[in-house]
Amino acid sequence: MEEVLNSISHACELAKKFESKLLLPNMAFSSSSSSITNIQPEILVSSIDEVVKAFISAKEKLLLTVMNNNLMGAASSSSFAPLFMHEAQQMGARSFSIMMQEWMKSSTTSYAHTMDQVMLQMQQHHHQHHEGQQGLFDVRAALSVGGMDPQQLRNVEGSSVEKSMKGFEVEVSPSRPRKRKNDAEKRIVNLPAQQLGNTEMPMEDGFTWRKYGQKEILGSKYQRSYYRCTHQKQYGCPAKKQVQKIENNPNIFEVTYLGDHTCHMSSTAPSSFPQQLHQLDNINIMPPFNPHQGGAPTTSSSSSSMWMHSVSLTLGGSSNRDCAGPSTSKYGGGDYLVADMADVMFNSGNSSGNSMESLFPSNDDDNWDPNEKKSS
DNA sequence: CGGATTTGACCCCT
DNA sequence: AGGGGTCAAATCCG
Repeated sequence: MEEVLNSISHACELAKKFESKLLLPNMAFSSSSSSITNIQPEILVSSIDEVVKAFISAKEKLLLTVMNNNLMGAASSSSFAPLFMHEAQQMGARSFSIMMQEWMKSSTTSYAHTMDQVMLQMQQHHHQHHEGQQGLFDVRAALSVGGMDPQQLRNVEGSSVEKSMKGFEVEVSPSRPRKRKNDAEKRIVNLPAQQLGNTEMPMEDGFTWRKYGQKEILGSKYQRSYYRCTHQKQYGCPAKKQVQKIENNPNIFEVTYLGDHTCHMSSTAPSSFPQQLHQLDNINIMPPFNPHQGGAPTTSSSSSSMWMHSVSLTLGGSSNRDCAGPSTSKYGGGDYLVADMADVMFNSGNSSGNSMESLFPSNDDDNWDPNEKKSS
């Protein structure tokens, strides 16, 4: 963590230095005038570059630290996910893939859980925001975009990654919103079973649920379980879900979500990770670092600088909180900051086509632009 | 002891 | 009538 702080303050120092040179007459930028218009643009550019790089590096170290401290191992620790999603959104699929690789290389413990969290949230996002579209979530395509060999990936961590990947290759059923009596809209998602612990449950989705029923379903081998949001009582949150094993693949669950979570709207709602990151002036170095998991990563922060393409000073940017947060439930707390990354990673309506092509239309350049989405 | 789960009964809709 | 969804008392569990 100390290394992170040093990097941040180093970047700030550079920025200050830059500012002072801009403001002071007769300094490095121009020998004749203090007017900014007279400053040689190339010098300006390289100075800005220097500052930007310093911030990028600091941010990268910060994220790596969070990622390693906060996510590894602990099945309930999903508080990194929103931050990760935010970054993924800014990076684009290619950089996302590269980042995953860098992280896998640098990490000695299991990364499967991260994959699960991120992928799951993306899949959910797809359902929330692209209702009715059919799509296939192809993790392998996304990862191999950045040069990672999918076969290799499968073998690295053994079956858990493989399992979760298989789960995400399941086709997303096009949901047909049927108006029910309470007008709740249905979203159906196929999820793989949990890798750790209870495999009779689908993997966590970051929400906390309370089971309120279970039923035999006619013509189905498996029972259906009924869950409602844990905070239904406290905050009147109407979200529900139904979970049922799929007939021909008991490792996959069909999860039907009904109603949206409203518990995060309450001012007294359970809060968690990203709220501190709304604005720069709120930065108060991070909440949930896990002191039990060692210090900052000792890894190749310089070699991985390729994956941080953006310096976004508006960290966070959303105050979304879900019905997660501190909870006694066995579901981990977690935030759900959706990313438009899913847009890139879903190719609509074509389950057999080459998803690489739709991910990255063959351009010679890298095709990333951190601001592209925001400005459109 | 309080919150979560289990499970048979009950309700509602088709 | 019967299937699916929910209730709520009993039970479990940390």
